[in-house]
Amino acid sequence: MFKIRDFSRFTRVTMKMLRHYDELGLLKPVTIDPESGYRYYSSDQLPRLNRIIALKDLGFSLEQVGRLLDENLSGEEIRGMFRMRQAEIEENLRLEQARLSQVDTRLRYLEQNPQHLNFDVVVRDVAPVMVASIRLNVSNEEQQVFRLFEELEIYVAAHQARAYSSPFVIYHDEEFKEDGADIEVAVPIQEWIQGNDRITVREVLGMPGMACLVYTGGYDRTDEALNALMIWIEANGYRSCGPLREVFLRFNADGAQGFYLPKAFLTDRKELFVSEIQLPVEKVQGPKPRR
Amino acid sequence: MFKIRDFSRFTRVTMKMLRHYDELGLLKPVTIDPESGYRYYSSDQLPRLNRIIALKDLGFSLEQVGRLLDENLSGEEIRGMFRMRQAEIEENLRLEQARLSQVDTRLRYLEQNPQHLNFDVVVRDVAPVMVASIRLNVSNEEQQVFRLFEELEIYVAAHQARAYSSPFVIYHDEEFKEDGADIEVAVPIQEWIQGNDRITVREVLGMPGMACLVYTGGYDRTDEALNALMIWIEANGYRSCGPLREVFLRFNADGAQGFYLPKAFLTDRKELFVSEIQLPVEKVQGPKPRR
DNA sequence: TTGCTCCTCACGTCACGTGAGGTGGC
DNA sequence: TTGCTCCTCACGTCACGTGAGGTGGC
Repeated sequence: MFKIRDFSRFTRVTMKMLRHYDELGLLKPVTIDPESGYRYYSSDQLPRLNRIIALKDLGFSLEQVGRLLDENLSGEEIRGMFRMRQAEIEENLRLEQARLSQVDTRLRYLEQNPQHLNFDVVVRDVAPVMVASIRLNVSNEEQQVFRLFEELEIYVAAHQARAYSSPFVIYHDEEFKEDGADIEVAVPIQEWIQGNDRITVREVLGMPGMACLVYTGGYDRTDEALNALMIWIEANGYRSCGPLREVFLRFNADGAQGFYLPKAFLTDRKELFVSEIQLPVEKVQGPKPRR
Repeated sequence: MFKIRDFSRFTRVTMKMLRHYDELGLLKPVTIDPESGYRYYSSDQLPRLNRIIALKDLGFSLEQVGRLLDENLSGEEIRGMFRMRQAEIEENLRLEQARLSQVDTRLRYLEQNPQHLNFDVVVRDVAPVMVASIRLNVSNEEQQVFRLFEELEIYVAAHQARAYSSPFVIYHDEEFKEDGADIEVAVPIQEWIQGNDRITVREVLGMPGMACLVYTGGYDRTDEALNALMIWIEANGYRSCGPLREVFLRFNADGAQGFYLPKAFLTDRKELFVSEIQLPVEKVQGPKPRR
């Protein structure tokens, strides 16, 4: 049996961690001296400790680790989880890389003088439109939005109801939340059709006075467009009064306005994409704020 | 000017984060209504907020972000930091990947029955030896140990003092610490030579009764060897009484016992490496603990 | 006996999230 | 006026790290 210091030294786990795992019930010492409270560990506990460290390293919380240990999984099952988890982690790494190169964009374009962004903002009325839509909370926006559009286009095509105008997204959140956005993905239709448990058919209200801004490029350019829109709103004495929409005007790799979204939507030549953000605005009452 | 909710919505930064950055002094609203305490933000603040988010996304703490903003770096400088940071992150990802594949090893070998590990432990006396050594705290063990060995071998070779026995590492830590190990990297020499401000020349004491265990493979096998050693110690009624040593018996890619470490030490054919861990032990007094 | 090892609180970390409870704004 | 927006505490999160202050072990 080992006192905590040696057990720590040989397993490369800090003493504090061992005490913490004891406290959580993850790894109880085989013996605790009732007089002194000293913890004694045995080499019999190495497999369990190794499992704990391995699962923790895979990114599970200690609570999850505890549950996994309780389920008494076979080594094969754990290694299956390991492989799943590894795939997840690799996916995250790819996203991370993408996010990082966005950081570069952000610095290059937004940092010094956003005035150079050459966006034209116009205020115009937007007509009401009948749509088939799905509204839900999404976390990984771009990917999920793509799948939802696909689902809607297939459904609408099956009913031969597609209207000849662009699909769009409504951002219903009134503020930004880290853990996912309340999004409605909408495809215009010509006439009323039956919805189902996922798909709602409804009329999206028209809006008098939407500030509209067309921009080119992929999803990562949306932030820039939004910044430009903010500058315009402030400079012209408006304020927002409703949810933001993002209209996908051109999104096929070949530059045609397609109604079915190929994979190319996500991967190929995003610089050809054309989108428009639309924000309901109203004039600020009273004197325009001084600058 | 924007109230906090709209500013949050358009910048994709939560309201709580904006309040937090205000509190830290990272991003003060341009105006705070003295009556209501309402925060008002301007689009003039977008460049600063974009910088904050970009730097945060690069992995800097908010305190560091604050300092970086105060230094009023040019966009070019920040992008230079960005590239450095990206290289760092990529390095971390590689380490992460390596660690992950170790997890698989850990599960495969250590999890169910460590008894199958076919290590032979012998207790023997280890003679004293004169060495040139460097002792310091290292965090990234494998990499740093390699460089230290290289430095020592070059120094010793310049003095033509190399003894014909294997280099080794002494782990002086009595417990494990996350943030770096107190390590002494030692190269045996034939006779006393002058040290310098980094390199100490000293005699490493001999040890009566060291439990020794030879194993093959790279650094990632050390944990396995240590586990096997723990099992042996417990089963045979010993206990440790001194710092652990790790002796590098064979570490060149060609299988020769070289005194200069090529890059191959780190990358090539680690399965050919042979090492020995040595731990001073003593018999436990009194009755052997029952199992 | 002395110092050494181990113990148990208790608080700190970091960047916010999550209510509670309250007031100004339109 | 009513509800709505925003406010300020204050505590929680997660996996420990870091002392403070104290006792058993050899």
